[in-house]
Amino acid sequence: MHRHSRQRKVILDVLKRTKTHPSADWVYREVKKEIPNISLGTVYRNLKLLQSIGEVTEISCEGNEGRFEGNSHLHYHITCQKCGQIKDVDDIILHDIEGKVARATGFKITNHCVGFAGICPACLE
Amino acid sequence: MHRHSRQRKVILDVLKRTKTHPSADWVYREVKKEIPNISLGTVYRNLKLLQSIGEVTEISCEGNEGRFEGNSHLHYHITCQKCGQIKDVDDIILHDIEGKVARATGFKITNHCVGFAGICPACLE
DNA sequence: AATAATAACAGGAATTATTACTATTATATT
DNA sequence: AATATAATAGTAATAATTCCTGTTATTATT
Ligand SMILES: [Mn+2]
Ligand SMILES: [Mn+2]
Ligand SMILES: [Zn+2]
Ligand SMILES: [Zn+2]
Repeated sequence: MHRHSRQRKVILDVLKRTKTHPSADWVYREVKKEIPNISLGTVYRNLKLLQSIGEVTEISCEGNEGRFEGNSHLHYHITCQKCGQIKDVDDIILHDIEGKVARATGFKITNHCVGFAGICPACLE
Repeated sequence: MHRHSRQRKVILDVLKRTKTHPSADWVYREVKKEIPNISLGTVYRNLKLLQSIGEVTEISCEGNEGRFEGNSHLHYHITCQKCGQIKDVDDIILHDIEGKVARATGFKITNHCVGFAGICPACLE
């Protein structure tokens, strides 16, 4: 069973309170302010565990591997190829696409992801 | 300007003739059968160059980073979480989604990707 | 409250994928 | 043929992630 550790709690808190989509290392440095001797392995271990219980999501589109967020509701992402920021795209959800692809491929589909790449308004100036 | 090298040609040939979505290392081992002393760095360098001229695409959804294909027409992918195979999903293309997201976000969008994960028919047995 | 079992930890080593470096070779141009 | 330099092989370096091991902290049980 899962025990509660201070490390796990702070890692999740850090993720819940940021609106960005940080890397494991950013989380590590952030948690370090509160728990100076936390180890990077602990961050990775907990990010994985928190994912397995649905508290944390890892983004997986458009070269954004290794970016995490404490937000498990389905949504997509867009990345600025100039400044690197990753923003949520909340406006659009493709509700029916998994069923469509299931019928077309014969796969049992468990999830899907959609990612966009481009230039953000600020970088367009 | 680009010169023609045997290495580059064979790397592209290998990618064009496979229907899988191989890793750089698989390409390396495959090319090695024809050019035994090719170096892995050459494979990476050429994969990147071939991408830049649109001859090669790197997949970027659902944890499939680092998989390549010699096929640049827009299509999506589905990965079997059990056996790891990556298949093309040719049936569906979201033509209008980039415009929709551009309007919603203010980004200038250059491309998008869609990935599915699930269990393939064979692994469902 | 004390004891016992073990999940979780810190710190460091190991692994893997990718990129960078450098002296040499091959290609295109004159 | 001579020249300029893109591209290469081979190796070293970097970065992200996982693994390992001895120690600590949490929970359940007494
Ligand atoms: Mn998000
Ligand atoms: Mn494909
Ligand atoms: Zn930007
Ligand atoms: Zn399968």
